[in-house]
Amino acid sequence: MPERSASTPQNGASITTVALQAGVSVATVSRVLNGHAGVKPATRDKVMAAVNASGYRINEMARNLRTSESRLLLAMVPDVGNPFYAELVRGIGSVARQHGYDVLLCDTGADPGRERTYFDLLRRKRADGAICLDPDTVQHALAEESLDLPWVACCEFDPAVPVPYVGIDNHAAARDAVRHLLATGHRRIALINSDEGYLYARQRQLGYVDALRELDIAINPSWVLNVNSLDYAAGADAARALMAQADAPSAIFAVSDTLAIGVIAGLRSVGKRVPHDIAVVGFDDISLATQIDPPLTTIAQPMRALGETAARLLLQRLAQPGHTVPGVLLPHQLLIRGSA
Amino acid sequence: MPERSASTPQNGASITTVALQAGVSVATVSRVLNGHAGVKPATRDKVMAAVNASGYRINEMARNLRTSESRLLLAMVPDVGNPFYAELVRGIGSVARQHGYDVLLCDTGADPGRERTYFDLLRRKRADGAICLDPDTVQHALAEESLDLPWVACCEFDPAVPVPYVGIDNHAAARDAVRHLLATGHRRIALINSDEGYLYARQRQLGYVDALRELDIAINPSWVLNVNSLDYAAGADAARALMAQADAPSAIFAVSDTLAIGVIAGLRSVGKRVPHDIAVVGFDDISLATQIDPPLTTIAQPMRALGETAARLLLQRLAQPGHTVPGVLLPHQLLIRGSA
DNA sequence: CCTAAAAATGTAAACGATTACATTATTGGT
DNA sequence: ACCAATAATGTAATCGTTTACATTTTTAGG
Repeated sequence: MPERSASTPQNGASITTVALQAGVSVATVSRVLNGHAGVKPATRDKVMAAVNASGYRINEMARNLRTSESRLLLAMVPDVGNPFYAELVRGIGSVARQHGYDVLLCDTGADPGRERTYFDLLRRKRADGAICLDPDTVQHALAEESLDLPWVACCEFDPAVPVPYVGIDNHAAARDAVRHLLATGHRRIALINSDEGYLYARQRQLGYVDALRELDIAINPSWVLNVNSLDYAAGADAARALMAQADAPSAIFAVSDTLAIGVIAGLRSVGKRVPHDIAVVGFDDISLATQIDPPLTTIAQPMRALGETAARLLLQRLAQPGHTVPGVLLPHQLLIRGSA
Repeated sequence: MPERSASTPQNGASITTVALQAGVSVATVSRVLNGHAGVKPATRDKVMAAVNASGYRINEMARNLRTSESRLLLAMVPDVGNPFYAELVRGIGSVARQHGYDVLLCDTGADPGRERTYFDLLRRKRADGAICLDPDTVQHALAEESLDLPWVACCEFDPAVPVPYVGIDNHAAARDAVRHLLATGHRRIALINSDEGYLYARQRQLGYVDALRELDIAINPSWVLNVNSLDYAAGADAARALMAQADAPSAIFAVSDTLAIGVIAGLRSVGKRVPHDIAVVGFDDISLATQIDPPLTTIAQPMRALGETAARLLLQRLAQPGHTVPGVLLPHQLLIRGSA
């Protein structure tokens, strides 16, 4: 039977309590707590003793108000459930924490309306800055008054909008994916893309088109599908729709691994084997990609680094409000595995 | 060329600004903003007009200090990358948001040390309460002074510790899984469990043991593996280790779908087919479970509801600090699909 | 009209830290 | 021993709200 410690250092202790107990002023306590120079060692010890004795913990609300920074970073992601975004969030969190920030996670569910709401968290000083992985914000960035708010775009960005960003060259990446399919002899290549609201979707579509153009292959519009979700089911449905056509493709490029995995499942459900009957290429290289059957050929994004960089850009922007922070492109890589 | 709106309602506006502009006192502004009764409609309108004109947004830091609540909930999860936890987080977030709270996400990486640190966020008033999905906290709960901190346990809990919890009956759930394997004729059943540091792991192990005991089947210790990570690779490695034994099992029960999916990949890598050569049962029913080949037989946990309930319990505890909040068990369900 | 009660608004003290600036101790050079 | 310079500490304003309490205005009954 664990008994409550007799000397329970109970809460309710404020900096004043500590100051009293240590026989110094609150200013001195504050100085000790923040590691300021110019405090006599003896005094410092007295203060620390009082701190320990009272079980005092700083009240960050008070500190935040006074210093007018929340030390919170807002991460707006369309869907935490997606492994790709999950990994980004980890990258963001790791850098944030290293710099004494915590992360406020907001799942926008790709709901255009909700993003606006979340942006208000900045205006209300709930967070110091935001990292936005969502399309709508970027889209309406110009129209909105949100341009002078401290945020950065991650993965979904428009170089024309004067907002710091980090991402990859989506056009080139998609082109590389399709080129690989072409190189392996495919000519009937379908594209399963996410909603055209996403800039990256439009860029990847361009990459797809350009790769085909290079070989003078005509685009078949019925092989270009846009789905409004990146989950497995969406991929499976799209694959079935594709195969239901009289003139079905021989390869499918899906703009996300989750979609691609759904595609493989969908193909299986209609009796098609990958890569024997149909080749599949994904995008992202989530950890799952190597675990499925067949292992997924995909375009790897440096997910962790994307998140980390986004956080760093934001912190940089916060530290130097005036300076313009550059846009950053990280490299992608085609990983050839079993599915194509 | 989008020009900056001429009437940019710039920041720097405080409640005093608004009060001045509306010709009322700050108290009145505050009352209007918080929707208190007893403000003359005409006054309310004046205030709202001033608010709109000035582009004023409340400063939540100040409000938080004054009301001494941060309106932040801490979610401590071992790994956001795991779809199971990701779904829980969504459940938590949705209920939190409904009640005007935001969620501070902390990925503990199952690092025992880090959890302690995160608990300090409560003491420093950074968050009002915490939802803990991690083992170590629960373990040391009694030893620590954290017992009177406002937190609840989710999925990983000890009924003996006087802390509100929500979870499932892990013992029964594991037993159900193994019983299914037994019912389909298997007698050589392996268990791939997570680290024994997790209470749920010990409970599920008990379920496994009891199910075998019911049929007087002896436990083969070399068929019980504990892995220290729930990711795919851990499952694959464990499966290979199992099959490398001279006396290999005919069925594998893995305590998480991610493990189970890794198991299937691992088996494939050594030339074993599921379910033909080996049956596999997972745990959780993540959305991926239906997408892989073969679809995964698993124990479904109501993930979303678990997260939602956890948040509700916590809010309840915050609202009524005195009252004891009950522990809640949610139902699980065996879903028989292709893998076993 | 007057007045008491009710309704609306205002005043000012918190909340708990940080930090200019003012004050007091300490040091070392003569 | 004294003084100036320097180091250490203290005082009090401040951040932007909320809210108890005081004050003023309005209402309605006579």
